[in-house]
Amino acid sequence: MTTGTGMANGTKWKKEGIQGSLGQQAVHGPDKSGILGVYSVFSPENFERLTGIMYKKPVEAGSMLYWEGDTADRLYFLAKGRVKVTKSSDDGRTFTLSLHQAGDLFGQLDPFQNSVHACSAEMTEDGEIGIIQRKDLEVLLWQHGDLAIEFMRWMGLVHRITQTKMRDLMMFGKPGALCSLLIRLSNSCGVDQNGAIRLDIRMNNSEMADMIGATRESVNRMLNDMKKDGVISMDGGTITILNLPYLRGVCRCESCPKEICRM
Amino acid sequence: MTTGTGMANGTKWKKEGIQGSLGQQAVHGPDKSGILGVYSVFSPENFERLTGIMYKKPVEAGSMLYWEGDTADRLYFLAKGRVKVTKSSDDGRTFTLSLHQAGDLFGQLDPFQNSVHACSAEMTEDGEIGIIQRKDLEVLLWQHGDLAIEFMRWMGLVHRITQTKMRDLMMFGKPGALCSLLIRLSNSCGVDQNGAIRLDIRMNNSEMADMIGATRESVNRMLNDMKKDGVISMDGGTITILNLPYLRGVCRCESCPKEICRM
DNA sequence: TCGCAGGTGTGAGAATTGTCACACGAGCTT
DNA sequence: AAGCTCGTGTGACAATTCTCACACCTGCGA
Repeated sequence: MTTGTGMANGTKWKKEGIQGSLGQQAVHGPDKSGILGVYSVFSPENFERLTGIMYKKPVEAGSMLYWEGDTADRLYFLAKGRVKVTKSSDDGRTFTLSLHQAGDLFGQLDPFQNSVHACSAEMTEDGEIGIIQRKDLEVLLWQHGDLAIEFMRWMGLVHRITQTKMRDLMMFGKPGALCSLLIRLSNSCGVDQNGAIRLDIRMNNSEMADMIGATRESVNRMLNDMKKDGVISMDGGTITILNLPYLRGVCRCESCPKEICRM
Repeated sequence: MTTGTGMANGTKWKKEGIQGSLGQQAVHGPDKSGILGVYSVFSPENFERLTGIMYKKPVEAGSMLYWEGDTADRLYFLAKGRVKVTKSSDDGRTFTLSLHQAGDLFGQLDPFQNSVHACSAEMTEDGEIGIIQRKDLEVLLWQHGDLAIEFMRWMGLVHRITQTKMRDLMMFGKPGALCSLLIRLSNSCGVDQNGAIRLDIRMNNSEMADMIGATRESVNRMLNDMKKDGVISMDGGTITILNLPYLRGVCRCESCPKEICRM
């Protein structure tokens, strides 16, 4: 539907996003705005360089950017829309590794010549992506030392997101994993609702289950328990967090930066 | 003991390691040797550049390279010895994120100015490390585009190791996690023993438990089951893998490259 | 040679989480 | 209105995994 030039939802990108980070140069501001992703790492100049080698493309909800087994020779910049990166096992179960949204850069880069993707990436909302060819990126990194450094920082950030996620998923049971998920979602797409935080994303119990390696039923029970205790509330598919400290307690939140604690 | 110039165990480093990868230039050879780590990613020239900015230092077993909360402004190259990277929770449990050995580069790099370590790193054997200051590294990356590219590849590799580990730990129960651990250990420090693979590392049940987020007792029972079934054998603290395909089956091994499937 | 520390081995029971089965309601189509 | 799909809600039970308790071994130092 709104694939082409429509900017109903992702307007922030071209305008506020880039200009918003003009003042802070390459490093995060403590609580700059809701915009994370690329803007918190790359300087405007280097982000311009990256956009310079992108092939832009509108993509519809439901289409796959890549499948497990496809050759991995590109990165993806998500200008608008949302993407789910999943790994599936032979017995039909799937595990959701990450959720990306406007402003995120993702993909797989490893040192192997004929590398193939270990995961699949699916658009979950209509949007627009920029494709960066690995070769083009390498030329750019070669030419611009400062970009190379920022790129390294970005990769470090991405790795740390994965590591902290692993901690949260492994160490405090399924309730801990679910609370971590809610906190991360609140950092990724939370909207302040006079004190409470409404998660600006729709997902059903199964989808949440796939993100924490649990079953739909378990997620359902845990969510209902938290509803009963006034920790969260739900109306029509979206969750609102009423008691963030409680969630933090369950997964022993260590108050890491928002750029790290996200999906 | 053998900290200084002694090379009893890590001799491969200076000589064979570097020269061994001379022919293949920056990319892995399918089954070159037991040497993974840095040599499978960096060209000899760039590895030389990295060693050029290292501060070498002998380190004794048991000493900590860094603690959670220390400022993270360095990388570590492990010339000799072994290192365990752990995350601990307030209730005293610890989770082992990775095990490093001679030839590995590790540490934490993220985009934040005053970044602190999320984990601790402990030497588990006497050895020697090279410390790389973040600033020095950035200068080097700035100057040498080809190094920057290889460095990016290295970071991509490290991230993928973490991601595949997460899959293995989450998707196939504790038995799957344990079998994955054994396979990874076999790739990291396995020695061929006419058909079987002896793991050239000593670790007790508790240590293995911390690597897969299980209890000592569970690990003990699982190992004994596998001993009974002839999948592994144990003598005096070291494990020998007799039936690798069985292990692969339990954790649905997808036969990813050895450089990825490691601790 | 005694006691102790550190590690392994194992049983019993509890807690956690998954599995299966089915009910219910909303929205949609025919 | 009937039938369908999709998602939620929930009970009963099973499987997995943890917890606690204790026995036993080995090596080591007093």
